[in-house]
Amino acid sequence: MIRRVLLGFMGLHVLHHASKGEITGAFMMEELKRHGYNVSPGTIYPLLRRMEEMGLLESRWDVRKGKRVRLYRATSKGEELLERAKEKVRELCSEVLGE
Amino acid sequence: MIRRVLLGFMGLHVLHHASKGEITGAFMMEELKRHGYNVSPGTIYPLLRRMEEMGLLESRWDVRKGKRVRLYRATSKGEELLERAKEKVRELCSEVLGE
DNA sequence: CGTATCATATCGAGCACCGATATCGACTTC
DNA sequence: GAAGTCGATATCGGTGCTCGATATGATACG
Repeated sequence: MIRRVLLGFMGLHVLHHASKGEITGAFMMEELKRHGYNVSPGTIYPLLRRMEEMGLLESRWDVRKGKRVRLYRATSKGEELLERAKEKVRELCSEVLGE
Repeated sequence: MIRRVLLGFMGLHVLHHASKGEITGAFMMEELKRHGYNVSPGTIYPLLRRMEEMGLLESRWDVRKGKRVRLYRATSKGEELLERAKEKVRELCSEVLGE
């Protein structure tokens, strides 16, 4: 039940970080674990690729600490979506939290 | 993408309203439409029953405006979950919105 | 080389969502 | 009181997402 909330937020979380700098799949898994959730690789990697296909992210290969990593960054389309989504989140939050 | 956020919130939204008074499936569909989303009956009704099975909601039959309706109300377990979920939402929101 | 390591990718199973359709009960009309 | 209408609720097959285990692939090290 609570988990579904997180899964819903996941894409926004990705966009948020990807709009501030380049991110990797492993980083996002770490980041989500910080919030107390285990998101499996089978969830995060397909998500990133879907988001790239949607034109929300763009990626390039790099090597870091001897490992080949794919770095994702938000596209302008992704940032626009993030803004619209934030608006929606504020609305939903104020409904459930505020009042 | 944005839709998934709403779907994640849906359960909380239900709990929120169901903790303030009795709700029906039709009411929740209306309520979600207010936020600009169409959630189909095939989504909301199974959700309500799952939540009842989980012990988050309890229901009774009634008749309103000549129609037989099932009225749901949050259980104490449901309200506890709502509180914990709100905490989580605040955390996720401040991460994505604030900063 | 050969191997260890770790990020990324894939796979089968299970479950949630969709929207179209069915069911079901209460009111209305005759 | 039987038939018809209306709207809320329930169900169903198809599709897509998530899981976690496993595979792939590139790099560094000995």
